[in-house]
Amino acid sequence: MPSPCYITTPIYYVNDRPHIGHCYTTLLADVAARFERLRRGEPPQGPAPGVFMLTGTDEHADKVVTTGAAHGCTPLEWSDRNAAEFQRAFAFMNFSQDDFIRTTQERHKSKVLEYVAELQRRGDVYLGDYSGWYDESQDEYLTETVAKESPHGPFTSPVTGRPLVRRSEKNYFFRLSAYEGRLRAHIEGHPGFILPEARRNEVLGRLRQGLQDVPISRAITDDPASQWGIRMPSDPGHRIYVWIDALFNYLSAIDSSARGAFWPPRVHVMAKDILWFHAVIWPCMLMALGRDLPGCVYAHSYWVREGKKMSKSLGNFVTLEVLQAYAARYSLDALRWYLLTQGPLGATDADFSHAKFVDVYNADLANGIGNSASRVANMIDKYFGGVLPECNPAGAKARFDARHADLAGRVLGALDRFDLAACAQAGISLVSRVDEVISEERPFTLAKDMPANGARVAEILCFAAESLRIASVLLAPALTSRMEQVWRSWGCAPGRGQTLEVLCAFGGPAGLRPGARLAKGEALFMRADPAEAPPA
RNA sequence: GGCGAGGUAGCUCAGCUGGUCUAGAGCGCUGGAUUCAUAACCCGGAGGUCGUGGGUUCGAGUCCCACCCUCGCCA
Repeated sequence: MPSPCYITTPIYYVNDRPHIGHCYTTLLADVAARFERLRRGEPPQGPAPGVFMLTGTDEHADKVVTTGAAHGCTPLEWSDRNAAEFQRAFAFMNFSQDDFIRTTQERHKSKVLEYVAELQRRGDVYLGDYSGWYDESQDEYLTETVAKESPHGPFTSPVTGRPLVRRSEKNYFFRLSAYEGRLRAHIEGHPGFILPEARRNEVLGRLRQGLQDVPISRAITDDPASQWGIRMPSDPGHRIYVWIDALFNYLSAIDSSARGAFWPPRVHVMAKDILWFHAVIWPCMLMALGRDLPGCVYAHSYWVREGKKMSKSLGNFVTLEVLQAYAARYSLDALRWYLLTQGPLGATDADFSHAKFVDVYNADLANGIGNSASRVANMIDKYFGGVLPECNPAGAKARFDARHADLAGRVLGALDRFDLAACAQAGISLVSRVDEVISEERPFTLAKDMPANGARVAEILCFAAESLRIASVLLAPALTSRMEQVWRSWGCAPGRGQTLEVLCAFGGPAGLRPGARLAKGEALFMRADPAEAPPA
């Protein structure tokens, strides 16, 4: 039995409006979680005893206070409202998270106090002086690089162009530097710890320059915004820096007797901008706490839109509303498919382009699984009254094995590398094989003389139907609702306890049986017109 | 400025330690075949001096050097 599998997304900044970035990252975690449930023979939607998927919101930023106030809300009211937006967006995307954690929840705050106190007890926290470039117009410190490369000239505010000031303050620091050697050894000894490889190289490169201790608190002032957050244990004049607070969500959410066995995470999924926190600071904090490290920190790249970087100034974000418009026209499954298979899973950015969306939709879904399921069901209906005929099982299986021996093993191998696009592609390659065999063997021609050819036609169609059943299993983590539609029409929904290996065994325990009724059902994905304008 | 990744068919990309690469896939384009199917599917074809210039080698997208260009990371 595989060990418990814990998969996380970042917790999202609650002031943001949900957009393609949040949805993509969470989709990756969702698809991985669904494959992991399949691997264990657990229900795909969760909750499942062996798989736990977590997402949530990060709510202790100063700007939550100011933006909330601007809307006449307390910070908590504002957070409630926006966290609900994320939950609605994720429900719309049909994500299967087992929990949604918010950093303002008591269960989180109390745990964070324990963790920080533990770091202090172990001697990894001390009071020191922080100094950096401060943007008075924005009330925030900037990093050296950001300060130097401001569009308005070196050491000016990137927003207002006003000169930055050098400022210092007392902060509590975490002894990050003490863990540099152990961290480097861990990264070097575990090639899969930071993925993709390009990202791993970046971290190793930066690590060569050495690690400095990091502040984990901010001073509290008269400004109400500075009072928002979790107080430093034993020092009410400080609050825990929001980044540190946020990272602890991965632990606080499952640090209980009921959930504790899920630690450590199988994978933390995120976009590349927050890799450093997850690949360096977080593991070192875990080492300091004596906790096991996550198996993998996976940092995907960015979506761009129609070849252009998405930015506030261009106002060209792929918003939730855009995603909903695509789902309304092409189906949510189609949207999930496009994001999953064409997204920036690797180290390079990916383009959200309407033309490409339609291409991929037609190629994989309408002309692929949709058409293939339709032609196979139609022939079984026409030649066998909609009932799967008896046939020589070895003959049917031979056509399958020609390309797809050990399919489940290969898919699980791809899953272990977090190559989710390859996992999804496995189902499509089965569909191609079905189309190829039908064209080569021409059951529709043979069927003109059923007395002579009936046995062969039966064999071909048994091969085709059983292959498509297996394809439907492999495609289900992405195409959640349409594959369930196939299962209803064909009466072949995976049963509890049937693992991916069993489900992918041709003619195995989960296989279609002679006599099974295979209804034609509704078309899965209607062909799309490439000339049609993008949805609003 | 420091470190790193990459430049391969119209597009998106595979090509790990040099020789089945006289260079591949998918999409697009094109010819054919076919009619079970959602004008779908199947087969074939055209398209690349593998960023540029040198070099190492019996042999180089694949190694070395220089140059050009793009991109990423710098708490």
